[in-house]
Amino acid sequence: MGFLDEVPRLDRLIERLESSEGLDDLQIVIEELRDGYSIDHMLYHWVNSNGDQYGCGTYPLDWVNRYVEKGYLRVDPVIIGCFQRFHPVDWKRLDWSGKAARAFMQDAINHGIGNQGYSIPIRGPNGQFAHFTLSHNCSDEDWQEFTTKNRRDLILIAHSFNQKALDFQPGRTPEPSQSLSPREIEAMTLLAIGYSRAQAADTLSISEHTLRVYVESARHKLGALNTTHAVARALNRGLIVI
Amino acid sequence: MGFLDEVPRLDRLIERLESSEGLDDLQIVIEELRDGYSIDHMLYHWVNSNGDQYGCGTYPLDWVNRYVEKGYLRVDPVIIGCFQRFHPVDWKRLDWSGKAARAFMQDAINHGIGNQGYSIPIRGPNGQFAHFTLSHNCSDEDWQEFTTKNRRDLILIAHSFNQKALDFQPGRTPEPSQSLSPREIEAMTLLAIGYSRAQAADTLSISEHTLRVYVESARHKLGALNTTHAVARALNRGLIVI
DNA sequence: ATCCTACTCCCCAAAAACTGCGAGGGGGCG
DNA sequence: CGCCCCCTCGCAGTTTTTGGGGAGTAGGAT
Repeated sequence: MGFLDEVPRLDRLIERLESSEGLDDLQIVIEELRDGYSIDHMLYHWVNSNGDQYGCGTYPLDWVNRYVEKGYLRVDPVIIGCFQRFHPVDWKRLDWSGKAARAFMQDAINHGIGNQGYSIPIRGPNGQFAHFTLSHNCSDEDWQEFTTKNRRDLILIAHSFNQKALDFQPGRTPEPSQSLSPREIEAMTLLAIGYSRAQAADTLSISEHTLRVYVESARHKLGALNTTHAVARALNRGLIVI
Repeated sequence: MGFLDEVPRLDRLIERLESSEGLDDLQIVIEELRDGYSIDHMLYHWVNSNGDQYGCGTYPLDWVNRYVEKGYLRVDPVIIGCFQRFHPVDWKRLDWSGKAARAFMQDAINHGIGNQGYSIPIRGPNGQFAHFTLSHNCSDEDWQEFTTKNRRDLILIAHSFNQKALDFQPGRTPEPSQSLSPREIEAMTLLAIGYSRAQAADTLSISEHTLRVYVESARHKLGALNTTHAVARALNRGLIVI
């Protein structure tokens, strides 16, 4: 039975997923999911804000190692594309125009990754990001049919999988950082959108000295080395939004 | 037939949702969804980065107006809670301890919002955020049963609804920006993690002058007013990750 | 083959940010 | 009531960043 005919029962898959009891178990689950859909590969890949990664899936081990060693995280169009997208995306719709991207794809195919792929971005607070990816070797038409048919189920599986993975790795959700006071938030937000200290102070109708106090205070709370760093951290932690 | 017995067919709901053809249509769809589940209220609520809001749902109009006027966005535990959470959440698990939060809840109930609620956070790139919320008036046990039974379907509906809402409001998704060169990315990343220009230049083993060229170049590409702004934009657009 | 982009280096003066200090009023919470 | 946090304002000297300029090499794209 080919991967186009196979339509596993969603509730059974989800039940199996939700009954998993640890990270090792998730590895088994994802292999079962892969087999259930009769495709080549399935992957859950978490990317931490600082570039740390956690993954589990059916990609060949040497490819995973190569990926990490080569720093492909910064090249991989799947990561880049998913990161700035809302919705699941077929790999064909990603940007493969760069030289590095094409070299990466060739390298991936050489390591047994399929020519087709479908990736579902998953997000959490503070820019936390993961993606759930399927890969296979087949024609464009077949892949189109497969993804169209299974899209909904896959979205649900992706989110359930992410939930489970998070449950088992509580450390990945950073402790909520010290929050900023309303004035500090306003000050940092204005700086983040390009205002100089003088402009920001003017906008808030306070003296520049006062504004500086806020920025300093925020900087200390955030453990930042300078204003730019503080703004970056505040953005990263979702304390301010621009 | 009560809301506990009613289990609408998911595929029909999604089909109806995906066949919608505009924002007005979505309003009708969400009313149909609400009726389909036989609950009091259903709401899709988008919160823009700058505090702008877009919503559609079955909340009473005077409550919606009051919500906007009173600036409840900054008080609403549903917003605050969903914003820092990964997964769907029952309103009972939110933090209602603050004085403002309790006053808000009382006000909401007075305006016909149910005592029970379930909210699904939805996220996009750049901290974009929405939530899909159900509300009803019933006992804790009944609500527990309802949410447990329909959780999966609701997650899928929430994401599909968000996708549709985005399709109809293309302005909400910012156009992808010009990408940065590798050196520019390195430079901006180092600045974003707190390095001074001198330190960053040293780290990259280039002169500070050269580093400045990168930063300037990145700033121009990003249309940023200064370095801090450029770093903020680069982070926001996912061009750099810290 | 040619053009364009990325990468590297240099100068200089003005503007802005950083560091660290001190000080008082208001509000919430135990 | 006292404590702590938030908001507001001030001074001053040092360091850093920020505006533009120009100029050469190398490699990829058309």
